[in-house]
Amino acid sequence: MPELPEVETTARGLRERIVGKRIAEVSGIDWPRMLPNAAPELLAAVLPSLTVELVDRRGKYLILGLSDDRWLTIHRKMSGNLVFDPDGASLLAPHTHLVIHFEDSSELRFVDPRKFGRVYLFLDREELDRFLAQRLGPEPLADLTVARLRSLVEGRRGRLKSLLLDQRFLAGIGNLYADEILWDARLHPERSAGSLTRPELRRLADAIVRVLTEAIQRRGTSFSTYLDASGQPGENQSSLQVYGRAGLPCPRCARPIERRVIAQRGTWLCPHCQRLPRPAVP
DNA sequence: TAAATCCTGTCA
DNA sequence: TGACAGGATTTA
Repeated sequence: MPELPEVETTARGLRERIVGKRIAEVSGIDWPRMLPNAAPELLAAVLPSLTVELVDRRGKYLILGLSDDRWLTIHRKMSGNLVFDPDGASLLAPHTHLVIHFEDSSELRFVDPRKFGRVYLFLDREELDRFLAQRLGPEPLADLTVARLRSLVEGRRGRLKSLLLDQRFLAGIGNLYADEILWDARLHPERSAGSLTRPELRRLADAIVRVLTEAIQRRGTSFSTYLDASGQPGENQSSLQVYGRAGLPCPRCARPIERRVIAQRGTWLCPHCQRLPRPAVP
């Protein structure tokens, strides 16, 4: 569920709340599959007494940098939320699978109904970097120029929608923002990536940066379940142009938005604004 | 390139 | 009751 803007919003919220805090203990681990690279006992043994030194984001991964070069990395997948409780006094939400207790009795809780979310422990920075480098392409909000985008697209086959969803192409874009970006760029999701002209690449680069930046400014999209670190929903849902809006008028041309399945994902588009070019006749 | 898989909740 | 969900990996 959370994509780059939601993870970024959470990282910012957590940064101001937990940096400098010392971990007292961890509890509530009731779903060991959540921890693909560390046994629950290892987490419980390693984390206490460590201090949170930084909170960061890479793609859709949230990164907690701890003292002693320990790293905790969380991917929320479809339904995970990280909730900070300033005094650890509120009731545990249903589907809480991990609680990190700080020494001042505040808590960071991982709540994830669908249990797709994953928490990784890395024992040094190199291990973390190797893990991320294996899975993620560049950050879309770090100097995405047309030239850069063209070199990324070069040699990639496949359709724009699946390319945008590929985390090794660009890190952090998911189904909702892929549709918003393609609408903004006036590009059809089934357009083959290699066929983009220079002006089209320009539009795509601009759309990627604009859509993600504005979504961050609105603190993310709460389409159904996303909440930020303080339990607040985002505000971007009222700014969606196509996602989830089948039958409603396209904000650009007023013709109805369509829903289709493309790349095995629900896909919303304006078939008028986002036309496929006519195939060349040989 | 597509389908199956991991899960639970919600909505039509 | 069944379809669907903001993800990503594994398998065919």
